Amino acid sequence: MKSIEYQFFKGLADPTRFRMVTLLHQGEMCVCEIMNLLSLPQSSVSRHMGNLKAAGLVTDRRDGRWVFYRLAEARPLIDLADYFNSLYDREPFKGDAARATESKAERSC
Amino acid sequence: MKSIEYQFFKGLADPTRFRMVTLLHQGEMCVCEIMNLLSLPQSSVSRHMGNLKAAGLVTDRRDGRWVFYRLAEARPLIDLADYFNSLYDREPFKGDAARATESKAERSC
DNA sequence: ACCATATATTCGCCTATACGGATATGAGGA
DNA sequence: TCCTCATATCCGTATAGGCGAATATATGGT
Repeated sequence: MKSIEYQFFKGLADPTRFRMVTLLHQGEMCVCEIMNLLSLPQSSVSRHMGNLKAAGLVTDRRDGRWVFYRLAEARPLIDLADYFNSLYDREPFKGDAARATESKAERSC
Repeated sequence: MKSIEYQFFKGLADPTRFRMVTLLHQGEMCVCEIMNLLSLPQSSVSRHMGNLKAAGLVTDRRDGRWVFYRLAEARPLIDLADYFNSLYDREPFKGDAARATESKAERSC
């Protein structure tokens, strides 16, 4: 739960990456497999997998010349409500929540 | 579960919208409240709320001159694994999965 | 009808980011 | 070492999308 950030959502906010993540539910795959399966140039696959790795959505493992990607073990998103509640102890969400509580008292609308 | 698309993630893939969604966990708010709480121009708030509505993340309700936004009731994301599994009966995920199964048989890497 | 208030939409500008070809890096085999 | 294959990174280009000011729309009050 601790590790998700908004970067997590950003990772899934691209149709190609979204498709890749869905594909990886079948198990780990190397870049060349993904290339062939999705008919994409190698640079695109490598770049997107880098993004997904940075977003914490996948991990990689090198085996000889191949790099295999798989979905990250710790699947962080189980309950969005819990997740958003967990944000309230850090900024800017903490301050936002405090001001919202104040403003509710004297709301004009 | 049926209604989420990748648009859902896109809605959360912007820091300002992410902050707004977090804020709305405190209950429904009108545009002017959000403006004041987050110190954002009115056009930004309205535009982002429109995006969130299109993404299925919030619903709106007009009351006189005010429009109140709240988080969508049906919070679709409970288990990402279930979610992604549910994608396999439509394209392009269906075809991707089929080809992946084939290719696993004769994988060269 | 007119005005004030709340929200939505339009506009030009600007930054982020996706794209695919080309090149660089890294690993194994001869 | 040299070659090949797999992957990562760089580059210029194109597009998506965020921004805030200005304008348009909608609602209620006088």
